[in-house]
Amino acid sequence: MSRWRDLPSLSALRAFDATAQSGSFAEAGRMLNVTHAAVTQAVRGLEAELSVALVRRAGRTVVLTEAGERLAKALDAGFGAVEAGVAALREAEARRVVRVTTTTYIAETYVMPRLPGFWAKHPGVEVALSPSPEKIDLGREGFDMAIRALTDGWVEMPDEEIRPLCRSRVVAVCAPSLAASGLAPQDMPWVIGNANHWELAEIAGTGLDIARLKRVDMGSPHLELQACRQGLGAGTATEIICRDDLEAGRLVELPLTGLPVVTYAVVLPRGPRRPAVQAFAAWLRTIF
Amino acid sequence: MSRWRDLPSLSALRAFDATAQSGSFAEAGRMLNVTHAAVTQAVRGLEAELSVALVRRAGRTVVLTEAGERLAKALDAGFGAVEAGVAALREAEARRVVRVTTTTYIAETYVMPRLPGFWAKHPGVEVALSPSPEKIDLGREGFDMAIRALTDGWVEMPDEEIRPLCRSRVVAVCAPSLAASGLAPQDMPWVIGNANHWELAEIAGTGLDIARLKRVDMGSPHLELQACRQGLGAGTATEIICRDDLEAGRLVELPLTGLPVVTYAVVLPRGPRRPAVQAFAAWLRTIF
DNA sequence: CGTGGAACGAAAGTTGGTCTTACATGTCGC
DNA sequence: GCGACATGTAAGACCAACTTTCGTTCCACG
Repeated sequence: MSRWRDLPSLSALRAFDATAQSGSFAEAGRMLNVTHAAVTQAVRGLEAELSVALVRRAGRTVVLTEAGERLAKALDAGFGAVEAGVAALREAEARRVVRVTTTTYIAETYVMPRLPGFWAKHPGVEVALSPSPEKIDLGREGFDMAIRALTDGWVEMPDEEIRPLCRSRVVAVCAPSLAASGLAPQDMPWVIGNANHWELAEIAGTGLDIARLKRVDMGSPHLELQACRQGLGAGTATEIICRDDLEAGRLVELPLTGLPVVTYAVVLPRGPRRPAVQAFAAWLRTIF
Repeated sequence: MSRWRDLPSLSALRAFDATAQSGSFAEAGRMLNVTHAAVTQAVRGLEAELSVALVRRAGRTVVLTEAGERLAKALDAGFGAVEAGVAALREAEARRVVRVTTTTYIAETYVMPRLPGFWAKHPGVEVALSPSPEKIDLGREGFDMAIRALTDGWVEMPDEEIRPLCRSRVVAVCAPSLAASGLAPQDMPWVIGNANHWELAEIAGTGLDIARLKRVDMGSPHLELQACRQGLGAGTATEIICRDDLEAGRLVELPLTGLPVVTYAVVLPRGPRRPAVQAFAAWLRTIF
């Protein structure tokens, strides 16, 4: 109820502490980035408030009185603890990993391969990419950011900031060999996880009959694209993910319409952001 | 060289500490005698400076994050030490005795007998009267004040404040019986310490021949006056000291001229003053 | 001895951090 | 649904803290 009730001004205490440490008003001023006059005023005020002489001014030099000596000791310990606490916090925050959650395949197929480029610029910053269920409370779960593929019509939550990275069409692709086989898309095998309702919904939008589709479940997004390249079946992906494969002729696009366009975006919880988080988010923009 | 170099604003840390203790911005504001808005702003600023979320705002309540918890712990210890140090100092100062030095007889013969009156008003304040050599550095020796008899022409030192109490003539006195003996002052025995150059100088001012004086050395001022009363010899004193004796007829004044007039004064070191010192100095004015 | 450098002292002026004010929003208990 | 009580935000006010300026003292050095 009253810890602060009758405590002298903290800045005055700080000025005295600096004076005690340096043994000089001028030097204390330098430590605190203020003028000597500011320090003398503060110490004077402190002495007045406590009704005790804390320093003895002997000409050009300043020495602590016995009372000042005792107070200085207590302040040194106290402020030292405060300083240590803040320093420890800063230290811990600086070396904490950047935790990124993602609900799409973009991380594994696009971000991860480029991570070395980030580490080259920011050595020492640990980044943890972790796949997570779609809807997640970033702050609550301790994540620093999310990379999400937003379909049109998304709305920003009040406690989240969304920074769009790029827009990319969802395309259906398959190996050139499979395309050359003459099979219609409806008759091709499709590399799609059984549990992936989102991707199934995408394909349904093209008019294909999902129920009649022959599906191949690879278990992992990264393997899926690999499977497509090897001709095991057709699949969907965003253009940006398979751009290289398309250009290199490892994959070709199937002429399906009705596939959506998604916006890749980084989602950051509102509030203070660590430099490492800021850096990673900024770097993400550069690679898209 | 750099303890304070990169420390957040102390008032922000204080605001956060209060918030952590009370678990509420509003309550913290009450503790610090500020509005809740001031606290929220301070905590927000602190979070921004440290780039760390310290509290989680969940509707109407506020809970600390893990980082906040750790910082709060450190701050609690740190500020606690500061607070304890200040409190200890205040405590020690409050119960420290008031040390008064005096170079004259006034203390023993006038102040001491009236001390009970001071203690009646200010119980618990210890007062130490101590006789000391004439010139003394109050601050250096740890005295709170001096009671001195100043001869005219005194000048105030730069680091001392002089508060005149009263002016009093120096008078030569003796017992009525001695006065009735018919002896001239020059032929009377004089109760004067051999080492007391000041008093000897006083008498020399009256034209008496000190060298031819028959002197009685009692060793203590208090005994000297007593010796005069008992007729052992004549002596000098200020009027205020022997007023009662003169009125009661225990002493009579010798018709000597050329004796000085002194100003009793309390001398206080400049700078902060404890309440007890202030009180004693104020009380001194009331008894003169 | 005087001259320059470096420290403290005092007073007046200025500024920016801190606080208040005012209003909006959100949550809980009834 | 309403009142009580919490937090959020913005804009302006205020005052403590700081700078500036000038003076003084002390010491080192040629």
